[in-house]
Amino acid sequence: MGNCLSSTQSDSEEEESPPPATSPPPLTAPDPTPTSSRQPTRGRSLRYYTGKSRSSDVFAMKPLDALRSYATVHHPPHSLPASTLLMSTPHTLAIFDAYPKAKYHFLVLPRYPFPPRSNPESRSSIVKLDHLDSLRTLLLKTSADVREQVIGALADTAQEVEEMIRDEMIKTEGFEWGINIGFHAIPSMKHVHLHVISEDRMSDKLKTKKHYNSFRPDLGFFISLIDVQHWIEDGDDQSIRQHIESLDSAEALLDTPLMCFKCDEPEHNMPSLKKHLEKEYEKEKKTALKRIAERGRQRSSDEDMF
DNA sequence: GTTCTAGAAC
DNA sequence: GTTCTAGAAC
Repeated sequence: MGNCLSSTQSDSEEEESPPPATSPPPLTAPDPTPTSSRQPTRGRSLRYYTGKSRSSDVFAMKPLDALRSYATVHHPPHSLPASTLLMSTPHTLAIFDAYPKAKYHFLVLPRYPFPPRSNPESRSSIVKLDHLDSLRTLLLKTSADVREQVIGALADTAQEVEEMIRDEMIKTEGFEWGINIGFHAIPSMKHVHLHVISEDRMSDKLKTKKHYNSFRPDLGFFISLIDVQHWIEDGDDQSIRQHIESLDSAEALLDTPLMCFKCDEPEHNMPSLKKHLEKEYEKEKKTALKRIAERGRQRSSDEDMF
């Protein structure tokens, strides 16, 4: 499975070299994890190319297996195109969602082996591959220590991705808006993955009620990372099992009638919902830019006072 | 996960 | 008549 990925790798590729001194710094603040192999991304948009998807045309594979293929490559920056890979760490990958449901939409997944063989501290994976199938298997089949390590690694990378998105929002739009981080209750692709998605939900790829409802942060199908962290922090195996079992009934939530998750206004169909979301976004942008302008003035007068 | 398309909704 | 959705096929 992973072979088809490495076989596409060019023989002429060299080991990663640091960017030249004249090269601009990475997109975000200094990398907190020195082993991170995040690529220099300055000048590279976090937005998506218009047109066809990137990952599926590069690798001939079944879409449902794509994440696992990515998760098992030995050297992500060499094996995955920059249009697929946002960043990698020894424990995780962050990739562009091939069918983004918002202006910014990334997936964070644990690599396998976890930690990778290249880590001298640990020569073999502390978690079995099939225990990384889904959030369910991760929480139910691994020890408290292992699930905390995997969720913790996902959370660290998600936070980094969130910061990269925020930087890009400021750079391109002049303001920041909401970002949601969470799992789907019933995922359709194998290999546990965390969604990091901006709250605008403005995308050509957002087409159906199920698409929309699956990312509603208030519905119950989208399970926030914070909730899962609480489950594993204060829960014993029994209570975690109950949380996981409650996910089984989440499928019906996808049929919930369309309504704006920001203002609760019902919408008749997807085209009207999408227009409404655009209005919400424009309204938020206007308010935010106005507040930033005011705060700027206010802040300088505050500084005079103190 | 997506694409395609029949038939429901308007 | 056109727009839109939902389910089959992949």
